Amino acid sequence: MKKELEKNYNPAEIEDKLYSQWQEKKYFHAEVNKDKKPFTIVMPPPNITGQLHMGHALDNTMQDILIRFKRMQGFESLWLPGTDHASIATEAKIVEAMREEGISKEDIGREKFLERAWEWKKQYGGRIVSQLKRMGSSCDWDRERFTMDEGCNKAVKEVFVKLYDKGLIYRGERIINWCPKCLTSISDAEVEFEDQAGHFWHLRYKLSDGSGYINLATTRPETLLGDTAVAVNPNDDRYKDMIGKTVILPIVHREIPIVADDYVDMDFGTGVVKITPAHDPNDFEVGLRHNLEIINVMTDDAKIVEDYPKYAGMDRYDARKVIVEDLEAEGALVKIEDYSHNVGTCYRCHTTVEPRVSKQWFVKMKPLATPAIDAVKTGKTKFVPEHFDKTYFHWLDNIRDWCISRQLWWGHQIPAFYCDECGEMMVTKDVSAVCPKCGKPMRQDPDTLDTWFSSALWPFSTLGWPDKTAEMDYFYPTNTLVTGYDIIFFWVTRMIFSGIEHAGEVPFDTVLIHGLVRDSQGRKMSKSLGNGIDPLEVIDKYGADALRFTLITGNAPGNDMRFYWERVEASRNFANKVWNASRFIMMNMPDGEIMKVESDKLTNADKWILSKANDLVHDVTENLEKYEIGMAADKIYNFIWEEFCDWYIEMVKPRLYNEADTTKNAALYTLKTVLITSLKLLHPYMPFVTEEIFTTIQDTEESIMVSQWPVYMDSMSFKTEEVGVEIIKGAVRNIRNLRAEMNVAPSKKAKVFVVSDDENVKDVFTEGNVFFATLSYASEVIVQSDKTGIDDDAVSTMIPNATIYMPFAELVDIEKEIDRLKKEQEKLAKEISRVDGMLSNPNFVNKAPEAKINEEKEKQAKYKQMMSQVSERLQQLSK
RNA sequence: GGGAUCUUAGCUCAGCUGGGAGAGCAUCUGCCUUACAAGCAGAGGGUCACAGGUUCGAGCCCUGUAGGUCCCACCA
Repeated sequence: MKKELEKNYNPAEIEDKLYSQWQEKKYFHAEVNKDKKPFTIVMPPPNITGQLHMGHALDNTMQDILIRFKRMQGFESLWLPGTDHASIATEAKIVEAMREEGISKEDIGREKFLERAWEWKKQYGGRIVSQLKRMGSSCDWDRERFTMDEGCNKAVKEVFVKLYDKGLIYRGERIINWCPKCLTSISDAEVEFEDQAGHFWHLRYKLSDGSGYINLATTRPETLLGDTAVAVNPNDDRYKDMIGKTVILPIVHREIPIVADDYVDMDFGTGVVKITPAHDPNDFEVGLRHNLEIINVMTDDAKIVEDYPKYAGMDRYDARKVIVEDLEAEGALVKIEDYSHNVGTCYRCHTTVEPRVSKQWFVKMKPLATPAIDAVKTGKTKFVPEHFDKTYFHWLDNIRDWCISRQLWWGHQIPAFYCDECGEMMVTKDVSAVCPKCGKPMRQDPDTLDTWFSSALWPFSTLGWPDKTAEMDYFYPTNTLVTGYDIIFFWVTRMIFSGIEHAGEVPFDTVLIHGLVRDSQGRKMSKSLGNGIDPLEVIDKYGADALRFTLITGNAPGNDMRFYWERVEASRNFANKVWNASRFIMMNMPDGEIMKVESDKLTNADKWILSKANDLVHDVTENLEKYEIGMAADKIYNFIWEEFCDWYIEMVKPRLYNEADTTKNAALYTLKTVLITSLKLLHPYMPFVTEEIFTTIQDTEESIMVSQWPVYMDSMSFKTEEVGVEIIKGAVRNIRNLRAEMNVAPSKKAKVFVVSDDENVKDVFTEGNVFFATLSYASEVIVQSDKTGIDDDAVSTMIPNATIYMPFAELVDIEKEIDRLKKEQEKLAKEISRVDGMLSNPNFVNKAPEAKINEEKEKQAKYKQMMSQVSERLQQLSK
């Protein structure tokens, strides 16, 4: 009993079913297999707090396409999935949930808090994973990892201790970025700058010796509480005499020195800068150079400290207002200007970051950055598109030490221990430590590591490192990393230097960068704008295949794209087209097997489509290997829809409907062969619909996803037949054009005469007679060498080396016919003069490649020949 | 301030190493032709931002200009 397909493709009915079948059969699972070459992708682990958004959808579609392609090509393909603990984001969520219950972190303590966090992870961490599955992602879920699981923790400790021992991790009191809302330090990369409208407060500080005053301007008057100097440029003549003197700090009435420092720009403002080492990175540097006192004036939630009773407990912005008032009262305020400036904000909560001096752990970056730069310079790792390497170089060239400690509980706790007794410190992989000096139990550093510290190890920690595992040996280095340009700094750079440093090799050979999915107006999709489109909604409405196809077509690597429902609809239509073409073929299939057909039994049309499919295999494979995913998709789309459906299937219908046709089996064989090839090429893009058709048409359980990727074969290349069929296609197009122009209904058939004295052309039309007749709505096709039997008032059209006539006596308007031919004549004349010009240009003939010259010569001959046909016809008509 | 990138049909975008401008959507005209109206057949529509240059030949390479987007940067 033949299986059948329903009239319309209904993704919802089959997607879940197919996905669970794939999983049951372990198709996604990869093992160390010395008989095969490995191909490995590690998934950028989504946050456990996350919900699937368009960015994930795009990212995962690209990875799945590559993995499915390579798997079919016979590679042992591992796509290793996992999730990220996302310390700040997760901790914030849990704290928020607790606040609703009326409790704080401190109320329950670290241990209980972590219990809650793990509980939370258990409950919600799987959500994003099940969403990824709906995309059709063929990840090896047996190897799913979590950045805070035991293995990752082991890797983190190993790396920390190793870098500490090498002196590449150190602890120190530095100025760092502090988020007063998240209550933790954050790294430079985690600060987002935004332009904010503010003010410039011009202040007047009196010189202590009463000899005058000095004017300066600031955007942050409240930090004045912590000023420990005023700085001028050493070459500034205006202030030369004041260097070394002191001024009285208004409000605080502290005496602070005037120092000279190159950092000060003479041309900016008054050329005088107030120096607050504790709350400004530049001032901190100046402070170091001049040995200035560091006075912290703010608490960790950015309120003024108790040392200043009048302002104590005030938020930094409230304090600003009051301080400005007080300055004015003291006569120290000169004027206020509007001023917009760059303000650093926390990338998580967008609270203005407070630079702050505090004791933190850092990774020394220079020694790690250098080999990472070299790796890309020497091509061990390459970016696609290439220009992203500039971004990468620029970042690493200017890298500063990486602040890795976070004042959070959810994360990898820093493996450093302190002795409260004698102050001894120790860094160890052990879970506890005893003071080597005084034998007392040591206290572990309460801080945790930056989330990116563990993500940086992802490509090898997930393969079992630091243990020497077979996986590590086989799958590492991985092949392609797919990610958005927005996390090159956070993640890609750090994986590269970590891979080199710890695993001894770059973690991947290619970094494939994609852009953002924006809304239809080009805006970033965001929660606050409410313009985000839920991929799951798209899947529900149109199917995962349609979503996937939409996301990877019409877009070049690294570029942003806009999301349009219309495009999803178009993709869904394409899936339906494939579905229906398959349905058509199945309807016509015999109950028994289709016999393989040798090439001498194939018609020109068969050879034409087989040859085209063969070329497609070559092109698509090449495109995919060059990461031109969208380009390959376009080619598949065009081939299936235009060449296969609109041309070949239509060509073949008369053969299928005629039981007496001796080439019917050849047609069926070709239909099926080309369909299967197309399905395979399309499978990485549209896994579900291709699988459903593939297994149905073959009546098999064997999945297309483990079938063999098609290979280009010389024996399937039929260039002569291709040319022949293209000639007929040209004739068909001309005839359809004519008929449309003349408003002839398709139901009105006409005789078609092909007149040519070229034997090849005549053979082509004779061989293709049957399908040519159908496609050109001919009642009969007569191929002959002269005009015998053709009325003068027939309509005509020219193709190279042949003129085609259709007797439409009652419809023909001779005048119009002449006009049309004259237009054709003009067109040809233009072409001829273009080609003549080219070929008579000695520079062209001398310098252009021979192939190009021959090409033009052929065109010239063709046009001239057609020109003579047109002229001849015109002569006949004007008689 | 530095850098990247974009400017191509009404809209959104492709266009790989330079060799006669493409797609989808939209518009217009015919078609329910027994796989598909989620379809078929046709049509219209572009000084490829602008100005130079290299070249036999430039949407593509070089220089500059204008506009947009993004990233980086310690000017208080």
